[in-house]
Amino acid sequence: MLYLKFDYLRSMSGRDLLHKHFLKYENLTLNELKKIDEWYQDKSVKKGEFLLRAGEICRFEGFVLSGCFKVFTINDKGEEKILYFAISDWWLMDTDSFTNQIPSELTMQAIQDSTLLTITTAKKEELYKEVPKMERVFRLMSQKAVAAWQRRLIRNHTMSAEERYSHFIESYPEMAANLTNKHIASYLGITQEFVSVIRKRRQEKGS
Amino acid sequence: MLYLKFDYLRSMSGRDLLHKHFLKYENLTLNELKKIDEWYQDKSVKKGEFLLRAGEICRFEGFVLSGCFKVFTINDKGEEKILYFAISDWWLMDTDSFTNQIPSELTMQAIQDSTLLTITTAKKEELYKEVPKMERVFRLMSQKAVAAWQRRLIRNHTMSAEERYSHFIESYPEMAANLTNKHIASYLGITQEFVSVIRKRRQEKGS
DNA sequence: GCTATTTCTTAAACAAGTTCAAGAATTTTT
DNA sequence: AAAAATTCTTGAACTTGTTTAAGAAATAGC
Repeated sequence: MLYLKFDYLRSMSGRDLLHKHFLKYENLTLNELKKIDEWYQDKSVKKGEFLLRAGEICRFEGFVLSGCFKVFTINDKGEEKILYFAISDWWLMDTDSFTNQIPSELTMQAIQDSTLLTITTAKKEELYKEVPKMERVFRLMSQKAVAAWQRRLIRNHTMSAEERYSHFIESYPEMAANLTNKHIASYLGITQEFVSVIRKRRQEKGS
Repeated sequence: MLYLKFDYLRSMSGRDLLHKHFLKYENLTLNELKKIDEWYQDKSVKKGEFLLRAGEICRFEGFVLSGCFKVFTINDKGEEKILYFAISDWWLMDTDSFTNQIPSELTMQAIQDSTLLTITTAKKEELYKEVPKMERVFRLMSQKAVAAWQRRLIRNHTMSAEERYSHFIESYPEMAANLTNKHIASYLGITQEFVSVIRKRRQEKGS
């Protein structure tokens, strides 16, 4: 009984997070939010589990509630290049693969025990039909994402590795806190060894 | 009279290009397309003219019909970093500044005499209201753009400057044909001098 | 059509970041 | 709690791309 109540509460707070997220973009009625809830499904995954592997077709879109995922590409040598990390309140999706049902170039893996809400391609289409406002919500979300990717590219072209490292851990402290240097290196597009050098330099400066 | 007819034809083909562009994303009726046309305005600019300067609020969205634009940031030393080029059938927009009416970080300048269709922020909102399908059109467009920016970032992290140069001129030959080395260098995030070195290397290989 | 300006090329010295290697520290597995 | 695996650090040699400079080629302005 206690377990049930606890589980219920935890589940609710996940939905609340999703509602709050959507309400940033558009005024949705309680009724619409309730309808939206029905399309999303709870899921929990263990550290190390894959949500999607390159080559598969992405049949879901995920909204992270807790934990952390890495989204990356793998080259011929088996090396990972991390595109982004997804923690609470972030989306996990390969838009291209999900929207057009084509094989994904991306791999998604939990790097901590995690929980998320998911929706399938088919249900997402139904959602747009049932709650047309969601077209607008996701349009605004995507447009914001475009701007963010553009800024990241500019940072890559204008900042040194050390500046990018500092920018990352200052902009996303809670994300950085749980990541290994190897992960951060891969995300920044530099080597693990050079991250070590950067960290040492920063320590010397700081003291 | 001849002039008028010619101008009329040129104008029509611009609208046709816009229609074709939208129809890639959603089935729009002739009626809807006709309505859409009314919101867009023709504009032509001379080489060197600015459509937007960093710090200004972006009050328009542009669809390029002919010519070429560069979209870039300027750092404290006055150096340009080109984010992208826009030729025929490409969009010119600072989504963040346009959607949220905040000062832009980007500058947009014609690098050839160009023509385009433009729409203001207010009219764009009316357009969404009058033709709700356009929410979907721009959602799909933005999602596609996100995937493209992600791929560009990955290329920057995985390819050498020479590979990126080759990829660019092979992927966008008509764009590259009219660009200076300086422009391409800025777009790729390398120096003009190194582009010269790359070109020489490629010539030697090729012969 | 000539001048001024910008762009392009080349080379040498330099800086930023990589690679390779090996030992220390941490985390994971059993 | 020990063993195994992964991650982190450090340093030396190396590669990729930058900076500076100066002359050649191409463009733009008048």
